[in-house]
Amino acid sequence: MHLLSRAFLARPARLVARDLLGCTLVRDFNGRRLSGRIVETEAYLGVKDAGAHTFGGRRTARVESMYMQAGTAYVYFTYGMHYCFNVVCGEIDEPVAVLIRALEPTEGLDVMRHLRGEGGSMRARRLKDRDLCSGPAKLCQALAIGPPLNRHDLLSGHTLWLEPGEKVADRQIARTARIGLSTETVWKTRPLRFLLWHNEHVSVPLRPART
DNA sequence: CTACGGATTTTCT
DNA sequence: GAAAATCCGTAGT
Repeated sequence: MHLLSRAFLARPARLVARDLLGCTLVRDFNGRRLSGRIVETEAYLGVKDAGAHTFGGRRTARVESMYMQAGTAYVYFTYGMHYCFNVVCGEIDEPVAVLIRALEPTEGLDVMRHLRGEGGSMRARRLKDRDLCSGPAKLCQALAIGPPLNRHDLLSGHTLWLEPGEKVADRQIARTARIGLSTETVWKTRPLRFLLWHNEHVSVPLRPART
């Protein structure tokens, strides 16, 4: 097992968000290895960022993990039913993080299908590979990421961790505004979302320019 | 394929 | 009491 380094993550969120593309997120789930290649991220720039939970230096119990050291997991609950997963970066007490928005699933797809609800009693869902991890809450469901993993150290090498991947060239990366923000400031439109061109596992596909 | 509305409950004001 | 870094099913083109 080769882990990412603390120094890699203890950098500005925008750089980490870009460089996490191509890396692998791995979950040990009851001895099964579930993993995926990171294909979409978003940077959240802390105190100054009106789109971030820590805007204005907000420091509540929920966001406490964002103030911890780089490599800490920040898992939060939203919309009454979903969890999202972030990699804390920057320095201690600097509440910046990268939201992992989509994975290209590579190992344990059968387990992911089960965790995503295929074959449940409600109805026979037939999930395509691209439906498993193509969104921040979907990948949390697929990798069984929930409250117990909030504040987990992603460099500990057990339960949930990050591994380096093949380098991704700049020309393979697209940038857009972040998804789902409600703020009506300049922070809503800044290009802090990073994703791979031509990848079918992203949460919101890139659209051809419209007239 | 796109567009829209409902689900559901923690968190913070 | 209102909002929320979302998802899913349904309806329409």
